[in-house]
Amino acid sequence: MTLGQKIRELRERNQMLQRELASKLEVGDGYLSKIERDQKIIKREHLKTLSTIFKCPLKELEALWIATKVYDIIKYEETGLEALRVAEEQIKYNKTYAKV
Amino acid sequence: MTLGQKIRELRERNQMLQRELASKLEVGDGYLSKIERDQKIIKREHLKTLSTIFKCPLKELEALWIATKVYDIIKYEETGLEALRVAEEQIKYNKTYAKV
DNA sequence: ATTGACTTGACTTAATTCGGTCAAATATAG
DNA sequence: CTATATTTGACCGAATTAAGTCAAGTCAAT
Repeated sequence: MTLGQKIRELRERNQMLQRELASKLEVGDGYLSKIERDQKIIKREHLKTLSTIFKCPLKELEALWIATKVYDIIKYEETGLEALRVAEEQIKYNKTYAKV
Repeated sequence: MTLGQKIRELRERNQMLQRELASKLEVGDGYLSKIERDQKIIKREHLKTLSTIFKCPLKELEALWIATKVYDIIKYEETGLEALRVAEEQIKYNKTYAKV
């Protein structure tokens, strides 16, 4: 599940048109279309609005938002999955020995 | 292990000064210092040079390079680890149903 | 206290990404 | 065929990041 898919799902479940949701977010509908197709990534602040409109936990949207950014980096990389594991190691290591 | 740590390790194992390695890479030594401390991220092409100089597999350096980029995104995120898992899911999904 | 190796902070310029818009093209439904 | 919804490509200015440099500062050993 990508962020775009999630947004589309939420919108459709609420029988809302792209035009309607776009106007609530104060963006053009062409832009929203791209967001739902993960061709563009939404501004982070918009997540709050989405969370309110659809009564969806903000944390969940944020995790998807970050994941999309990460995915954009590794999607064309052969060593993508390995890199993910290394990054995970790094974050775990740094949690343990966090420099205050 | 971060990319910076790796580079330092390789350099020291070869008893090379920052100044020497920097000149091989054709950058200033102040810059190399930052790279070894992961304050800056090296240009991707430099990895080839490093791989040649130190006889170190390019793939390994590349995985570290990508991991550092990913880590930069998630390091301050509460949901960082969860986001990694979501991204992993996305890449796996997309490998399976890859649109040619 | 001088040297040599390294670190740091402030700065710069060029390139890239962000956050969109708009009009034309394409489904889809009636 | 017409209307409505969505998608796409080209484009845009603003903001951010990349890729460094340089000089001053630190730190250890002599």
